[in-house]
Amino acid sequence: MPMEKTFDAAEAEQRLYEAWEKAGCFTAGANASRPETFCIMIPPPNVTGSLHMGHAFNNTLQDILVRWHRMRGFDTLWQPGQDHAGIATQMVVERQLAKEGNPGRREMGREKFLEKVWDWKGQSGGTIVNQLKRLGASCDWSRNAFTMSGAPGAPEGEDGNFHDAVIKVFVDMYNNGLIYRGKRLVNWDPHFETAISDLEVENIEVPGHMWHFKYPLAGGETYTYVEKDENGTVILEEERDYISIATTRPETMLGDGAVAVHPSDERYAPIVGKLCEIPVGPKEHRRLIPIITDDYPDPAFGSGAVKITGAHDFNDYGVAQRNGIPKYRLMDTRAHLREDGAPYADCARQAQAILGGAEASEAEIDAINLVPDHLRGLDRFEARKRVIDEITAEMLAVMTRADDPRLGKAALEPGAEGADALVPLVEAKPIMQPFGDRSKQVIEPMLTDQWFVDTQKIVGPALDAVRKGMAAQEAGAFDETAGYTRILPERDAKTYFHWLENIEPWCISRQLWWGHQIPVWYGLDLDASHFADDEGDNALDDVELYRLLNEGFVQRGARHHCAADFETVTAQFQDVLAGLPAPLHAMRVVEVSGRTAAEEVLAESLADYNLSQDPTRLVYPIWRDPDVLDTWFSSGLWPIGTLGWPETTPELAKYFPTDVLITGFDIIFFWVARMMMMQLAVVDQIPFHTVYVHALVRDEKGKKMSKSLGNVLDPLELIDEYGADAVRFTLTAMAAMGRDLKLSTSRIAGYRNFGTKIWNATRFAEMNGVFQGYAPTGDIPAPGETVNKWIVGEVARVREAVDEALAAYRFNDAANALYAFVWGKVCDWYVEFSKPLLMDGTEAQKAETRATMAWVIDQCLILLHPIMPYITEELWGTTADRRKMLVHADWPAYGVDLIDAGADREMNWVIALIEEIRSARAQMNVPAGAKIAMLYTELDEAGKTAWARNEAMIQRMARIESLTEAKTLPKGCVTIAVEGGAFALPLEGIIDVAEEKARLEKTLSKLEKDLKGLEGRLKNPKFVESAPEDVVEETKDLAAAKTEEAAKLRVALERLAELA
RNA sequence: GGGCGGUUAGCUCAGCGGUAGAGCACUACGUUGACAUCGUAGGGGUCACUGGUUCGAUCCCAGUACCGCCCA
Repeated sequence: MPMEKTFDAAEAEQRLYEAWEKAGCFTAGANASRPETFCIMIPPPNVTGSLHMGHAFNNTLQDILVRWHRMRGFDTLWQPGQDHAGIATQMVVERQLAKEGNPGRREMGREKFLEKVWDWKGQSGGTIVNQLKRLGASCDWSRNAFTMSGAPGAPEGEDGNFHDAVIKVFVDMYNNGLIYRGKRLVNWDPHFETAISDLEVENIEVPGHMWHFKYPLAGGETYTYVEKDENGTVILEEERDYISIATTRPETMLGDGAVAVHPSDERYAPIVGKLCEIPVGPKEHRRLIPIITDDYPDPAFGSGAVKITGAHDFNDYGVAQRNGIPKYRLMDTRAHLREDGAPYADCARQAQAILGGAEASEAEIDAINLVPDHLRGLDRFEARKRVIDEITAEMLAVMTRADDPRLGKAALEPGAEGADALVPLVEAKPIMQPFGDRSKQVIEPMLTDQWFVDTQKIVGPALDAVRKGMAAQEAGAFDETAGYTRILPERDAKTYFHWLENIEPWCISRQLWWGHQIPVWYGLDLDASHFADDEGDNALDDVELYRLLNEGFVQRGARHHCAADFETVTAQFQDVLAGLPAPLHAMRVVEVSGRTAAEEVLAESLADYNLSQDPTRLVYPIWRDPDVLDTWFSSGLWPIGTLGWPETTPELAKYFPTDVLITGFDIIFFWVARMMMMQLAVVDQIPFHTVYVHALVRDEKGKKMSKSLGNVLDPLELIDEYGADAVRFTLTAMAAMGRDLKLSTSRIAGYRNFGTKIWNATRFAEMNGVFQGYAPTGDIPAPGETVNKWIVGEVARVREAVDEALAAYRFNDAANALYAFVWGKVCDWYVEFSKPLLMDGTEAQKAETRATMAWVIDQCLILLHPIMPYITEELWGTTADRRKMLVHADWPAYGVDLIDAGADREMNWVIALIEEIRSARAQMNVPAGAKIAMLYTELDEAGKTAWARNEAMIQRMARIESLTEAKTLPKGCVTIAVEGGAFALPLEGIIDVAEEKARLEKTLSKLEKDLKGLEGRLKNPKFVESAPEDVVEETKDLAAAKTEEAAKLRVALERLAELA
């Protein structure tokens, strides 16, 4: 039964993938035949996610490397898995609960909610896996990992020890002083009420406003404000009793701690060190703040003076830190203005006292609520309006003419009616605003207590490893086993260095429920060092107990201990308790839900003791930190965690450190750098020796694909339409290192056609008996026919090119080399050349050609398989009974020694001759079907041999009837000049003399132009002296060949002239 | 404002010291016993600009212009 005309991808893909999986083709170590291992860790997609173009690209490249190594016999593991995507997953589940009319997360409670999340994970966690399978990804799915596996509450089937690994690392790092708790500014998402990472913040330029306000100097003081232009000429001089401030966020004025100017700014020199008044809030409690100097303010921007709100702006935070300015928090977790704490009057007084030099702890400052009573509880944007209105009403806004262009759309036409009226200066200008990428809310920088990794302490080895790796790479001496890491392309190593050299502490706590809960427990502070029992008997009476409770436990903060489980942490608390006076030294540690509960339980316990005097009933309540760890903290452990660490599994021993990480440039900071730091900190080894960083897949116009733009290409739809192979080949062919790829469907269609091409070449072979009784031996054919010798050499050439390209991660070079070979060499020439042999040859010729063609097609399938796995596997199965599937076929190792130089030269001559004849015919409008005679006036020995051996092919492909020698050419000939030969097509009657003349002249003029350049070089003695010898030789040969060809054309032109 | 990158055929992009390439698109011809998801032939480029290094520059260096991306 003849083959179909095209490959039915939709029908075959699933069948083939199932066959691979069923045969265990992808399991770790499958097809291994040598000791070397090759391991790639998949960048874990979100468990909530679905396949987008970036995944398709990323995983195609990984699959190519994996399949290539597996076929070469490496002990190969492609480790798949997903991460739990804390915020995204929690959001999806909450939305779903709301949609189904269920109670919300908080009503439901943590445990119940997490059950729902696990349920949901069970239902849809497999989506991305199935999508990766459709792409053809040859991961070892039996090892599929998940960053939450083994967490408390994980259902059956979600075991595994990733959770243990994460917790162990936290505890170890904590014990080594690498993790600490602190109050720092973080990105706060008011919708999800959690800290989020920089990665989850999108800075978007939006139309915004900049308000200009006057901060009056304390006590009505005045100074002379002088403004000069760049030449030093005074352009403004006036007495002022205020300093002018510009802000895009007026509501944060309430928390200002200072006004800063640049030390070099002469305009404000007279008032530096003085106090000014924040122009908002009740008049009687206006807060005064100092005017300070700092390098941060840009004298050229706005007024040059910057208000400093340390608790709500990242730059201000730095200024406040440097200058000891208190950082007053204004908002609650929903970004509403605070309602807690003492009345405003008290708080303002406290703040003023601090300004006057009063000591205050971080916690005490945080307790101060500087929101005026009437603004408390307002949403931040509502509060902004109110603040603006109040300041404006008080005439403390900076004013300008109503036609000031800075007002933007609100400005009147210049000179229009009312243009000279004064209005508040509110500049309309684009501002960069941070948005939560999930919540789409404006992110609020917020001063909160969080857990941090002290990255400064672990960054060194991560920097060193890549510095060494890049140095080796540059020196061309890269060694995969040397324990260093290179980043390709080099540019991305710069990004890595830049980020790590300026690294900030890493905030790893998230105020979420879905994630690894931080293994830290808190207890009320029992430090009794300041406490003296009245009798000095080291035992407490009731009065002392009460005092200790009231003054100590409750007033003071909490203490915490870190351990992997409650038992261990209990022991740690008990060690501390043991130092307390009796009866407290033997309190039983119990777990409660939080601090409030702890205070209650402790009070109850003491009250109970009061009555019972039974010390065994005394309990000491502790509560666990409710926060979870940043998802990146767990995915930072991906390389060791997926291999079973902290257990010493055989996989860990075998595959770690892994080999290559393939990932997008957008997560170099967030993931690559962190994996480097974490692996080095935890197991003191690099996680991989090579990081290949690829760019973004954009739409065909170069726009980033986004749902809101509607320009998203869905890889699954593309696979449906064109087949996975076409999508994969397209992505591969466009994967030039470090460049974005702009994807268009016409390109994919083009590569789908490529698949059809190889399909039909195979179909031709099959129809001509090439595979009849074909029993592949793996032996390289040693044919006698020139054309067969030639194609064997071409196969060897492309094999080297492909291996070289893949070894250098030049995926596009590999794809393009294969495309050019399969289509341009095999289909365009070899198949055509083979026709006379297969159809009219001797039995020996037929047999030899069949054997060669079978081998050639096998090689095409093998070499193409890593890029186009499906169609190649299908053809492999169609054409013969094989010992192994193609996915496990042996990758060839033959080299260019298979090239027969003579055959190569001869076939290139034949091809050139055919092309010349075809070109001449087409230009002379000879009907394509017409068979014509050909003459030659000269033909060297090589040419004669070549003609003799390939006559049938040339005649067939160039539609030539005969070849005869001619001493003189008849009138009306078309001339064809090739190396060592001058041919002519006698076309009297058909030929247009003028056209032939034009054709020859055009060719000749191009030749002459080339010759001029070549000869110019050769005549230059410095060229001959300084250029490499082979370049000079090459130039000479080329010049000679061109001279010869030009001579032939001139003869032809003379002949034409006689004719005319 | 700082950093990184780009500017090569109509489009999308390779190349990178020594004859300017590919795919797609375009034009003409073609049912040649694998393929019209095809074949054959063809048109199309002062390799952004200005200097420099070199025997030789699209390629290396410096500057200019424009366009991206990241970070402020």
